Amino acid sequence: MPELPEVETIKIGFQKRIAGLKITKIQINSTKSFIGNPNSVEGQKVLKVWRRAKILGIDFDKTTLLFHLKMSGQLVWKGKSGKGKGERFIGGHPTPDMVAEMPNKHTRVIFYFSDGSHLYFNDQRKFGWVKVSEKLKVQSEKFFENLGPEPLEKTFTWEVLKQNLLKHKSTPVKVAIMDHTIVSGVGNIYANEACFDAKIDPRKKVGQLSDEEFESLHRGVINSLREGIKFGGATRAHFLDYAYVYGRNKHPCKKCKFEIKKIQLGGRGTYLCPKCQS
DNA sequence: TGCCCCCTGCAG
DNA sequence: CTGCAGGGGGCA
Repeated sequence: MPELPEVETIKIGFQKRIAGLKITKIQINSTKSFIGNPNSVEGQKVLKVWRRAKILGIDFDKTTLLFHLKMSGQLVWKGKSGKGKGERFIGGHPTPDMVAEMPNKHTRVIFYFSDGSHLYFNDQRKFGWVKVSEKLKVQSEKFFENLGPEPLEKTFTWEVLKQNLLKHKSTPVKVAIMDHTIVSGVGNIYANEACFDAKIDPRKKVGQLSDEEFESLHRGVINSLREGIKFGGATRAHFLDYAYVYGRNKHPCKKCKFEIKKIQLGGRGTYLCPKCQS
């Protein structure tokens, strides 16, 4: 997925494009991808678009649509008439789908809007989902339980990060940063980038960090997420031009020219500059 | 804390 | 063919 910056980019894009529009019909191509009753959303007007961690929410009068894009989910909105006429707004995974016709074989759900625009939920691997929830019960959805602080909000201070991290002293720093009970919304790309920004070896155990390192890690998380949002999310084709370490195995470090190394950590591909992050 | 799994497709 | 992919739930 689409991590926090990608979902945030979608949220911002949707706020101005679909707010106020009415959903006339929902077409479900893959039942696995859609949870709940589409009838309770059809005919309803979009009131608000929001994000929590990596989940996107679209509020209606009494119901909310929740989206989790997981690994390969993608949202494509195509304007037809009215605002954003003929425009195409894409957020999510950068597959060849982005330039493909809509719908295509990965289109799992289609939302039709009252102005003739369409929203396509594409998901190659079918890990993602759309869920209809009662607006009043959204907060008690299980995936919102135990979520750590939103990294771009004021509640996320370095002291809070330190406190949460220290519950997992023997965990490698990068693995801990991806733990949503510690800080929410940081996935594999930005965890790698955050460690690089903080000049911390991703393998270093949380219990070994100094206060100075907790602070730089805190800054690193925020910096890398902000950069991602500024960039419009990692959805953009030239993402590798932006990343310092992610996906750059054997490439020269952008800061010191040393060769970027790829290792496995917590089962995930992990990239580091052995020189900058030692 | 560390696997395995969900699923599909692509690179090597 | 094998391994890997930006997520994360469930299981020991």
